[in-house]
Amino acid sequence: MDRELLKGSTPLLLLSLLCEGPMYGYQIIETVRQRTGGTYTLKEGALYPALHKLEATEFISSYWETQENGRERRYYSLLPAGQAFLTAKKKEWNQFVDMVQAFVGPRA
Amino acid sequence: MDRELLKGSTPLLLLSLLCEGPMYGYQIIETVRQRTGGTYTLKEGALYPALHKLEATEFISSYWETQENGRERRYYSLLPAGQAFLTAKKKEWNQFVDMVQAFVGPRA
DNA sequence: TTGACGGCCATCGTTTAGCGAGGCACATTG
DNA sequence: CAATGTGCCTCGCTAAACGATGGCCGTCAA
Repeated sequence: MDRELLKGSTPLLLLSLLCEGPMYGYQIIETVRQRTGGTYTLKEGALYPALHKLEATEFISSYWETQENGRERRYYSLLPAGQAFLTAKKKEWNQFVDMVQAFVGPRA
Repeated sequence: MDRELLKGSTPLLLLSLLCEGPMYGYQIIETVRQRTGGTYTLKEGALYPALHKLEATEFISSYWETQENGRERRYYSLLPAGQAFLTAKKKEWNQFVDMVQAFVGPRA
């Protein structure tokens, strides 16, 4: 998968995932990897900065949770503003796809 | 339209357009602007470098053509290698869309 | 005749996302 | 004890698109 194509889709992906419930970083990476059958492996260097940025803009929030074995995990959850932003992003995504499709032509 | 989303889609767009026949830079910009109803204005700073790169990799070729009024235009046309590349790019594009769609959910 | 406008090419510096590599810490397993 | 896996993170680099800018030339109105 071309890296350049992915650019800009990360926030949409993250917001969409968190819409299903709170998740922590490592879990997000694994989930994406598994759901795409290994096609797409979200990189840590892309994930964490994106997550922090989303948190800084108040679209998501985070909290630490201690597991039974004593280890910590940082969970992220969607905030109402993030929910709204996701809706807008989805719309934008659909427009974008339609736009490109108009030039590329319908799917084979 | 979010600029980040566009990243990486430019070569696909250009190749798709040139697949319909030779075009020159300014014409490409106008065509995109008109077909998208003004939603997307391809910028010169994105177009020309992209075109030159595509030419450097032998996916397209260019030739100057003189108009009746004596002015010159640089036309770009798709080469066989570019045709093949376009096919591959289209496939990749479809995979990408499917991937994102899988997380975002089906279209409203 | 001069000046504004539009067609047409192009480059340059900046921004920004993602990448790859690296680092740190702790748990489990062999 | 060592290796592997879980889990967080940052940093320097690459590369695409942006915005600004510049130049050239034709046309048409003032």
